[in-house]
Amino acid sequence: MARPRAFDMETVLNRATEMFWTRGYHATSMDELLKHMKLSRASFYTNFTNKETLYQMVLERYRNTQSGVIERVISLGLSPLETIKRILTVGLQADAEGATNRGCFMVNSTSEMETLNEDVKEIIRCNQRDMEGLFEQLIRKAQEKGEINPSKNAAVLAAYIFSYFQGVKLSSMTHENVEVLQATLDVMMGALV
Amino acid sequence: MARPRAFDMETVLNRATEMFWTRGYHATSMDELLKHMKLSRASFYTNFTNKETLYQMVLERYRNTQSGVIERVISLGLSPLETIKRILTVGLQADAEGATNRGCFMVNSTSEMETLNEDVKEIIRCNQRDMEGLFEQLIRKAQEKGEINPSKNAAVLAAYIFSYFQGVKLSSMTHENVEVLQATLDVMMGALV
DNA sequence: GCTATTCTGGAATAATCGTTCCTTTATTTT
DNA sequence: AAAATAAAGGAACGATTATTCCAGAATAGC
Repeated sequence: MARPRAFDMETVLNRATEMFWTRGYHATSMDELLKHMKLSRASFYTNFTNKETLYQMVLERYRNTQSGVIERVISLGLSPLETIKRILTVGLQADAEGATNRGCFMVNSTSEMETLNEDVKEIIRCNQRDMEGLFEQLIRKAQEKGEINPSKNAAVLAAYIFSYFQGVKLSSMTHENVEVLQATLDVMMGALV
Repeated sequence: MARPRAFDMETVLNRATEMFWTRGYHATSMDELLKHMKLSRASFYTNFTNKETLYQMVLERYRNTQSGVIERVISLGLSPLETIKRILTVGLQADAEGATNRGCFMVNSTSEMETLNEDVKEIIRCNQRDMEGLFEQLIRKAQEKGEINPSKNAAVLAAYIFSYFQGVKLSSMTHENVEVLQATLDVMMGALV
């Protein structure tokens, strides 16, 4: 009936992600975006509405990818405490590979949050709630199993883990020595037991 | 001889800081900036060269303020470990007061780093080096005093503290419960001993 | 072949960007 | 009063912003 879409949606969304990830929303112009996505202006607007919608779409997609990675770690059937550590380990590796020093897309979005629309803010808040909720749940299980002292406040520990997690991801942008950063993970875990 | 400057430099720089702090560099337009600084276009350009230079000036100034606060904490003569804790405590309080949810100016700048000029990047890298250096020094002293296990790697602990520090400051942007965040500080300190 | 859809490429829009410049008024010191 | 500087306000700059629109070529199924 009609000419099919020539570009691969996944490829194009990945390229858009790279762009927003490294340069943020406001510093990314449509010209740069189109050039990097290898898309004509017309194709872009018919397929993605506008810049704002694309950003939202791409951030949500990043979040889903991360969730998938976490789900897979959980399915490994490790102990609660080991699961926490593994999540952080792969989370750190994921952002390290690929382009250098771009940090974490979600972290960068958070610091740009005030200037983004309400839908994007909701994605970010939702991510924070979910991550802390997951950590809290894992901590409770670990406490039942005796891996973590049951007298400790699970919600506080969860907030602690999440804060640290965001922090290392930010540090990875400036830090030259990656081994040191990975070593901090063990230090962090030491505070849990 | 001549008409003296009417605006107060400190006041105006504080207003500029607020602006860049909450909205970042790229999302802050000159119109908004001038309106918020309560300065005419002409006065602005004769006094501050341009937007880029002002940002640089204001970030450097923020850093100096922070350094001053730290110096004052150090001069209290607390033990090395207590000094570390106090630095983090006041650092957390400093960003909490004033406008809400704006996080930390330096942290926000870091995530926007890739799109800023080399001079600004240098300020950020310098801040990281200095902060980690300070923490490392305090840790070594604490190890000599027996407050911290001497077998632990001081550089790794320093990177750990700094990562956590950046992380909580970021968390403060999304987190509704401030008490929980402050409680994470004790958890973090637990990993040092 | 016909129709429908998507492609590329570029023109054109209106708005906004940072910056420069000019004019007028105000306030200081000599 | 004269000289010097700074203020405010606004016009104007060219560049760039996001977005819309149009023309023509390409490719699918009927």
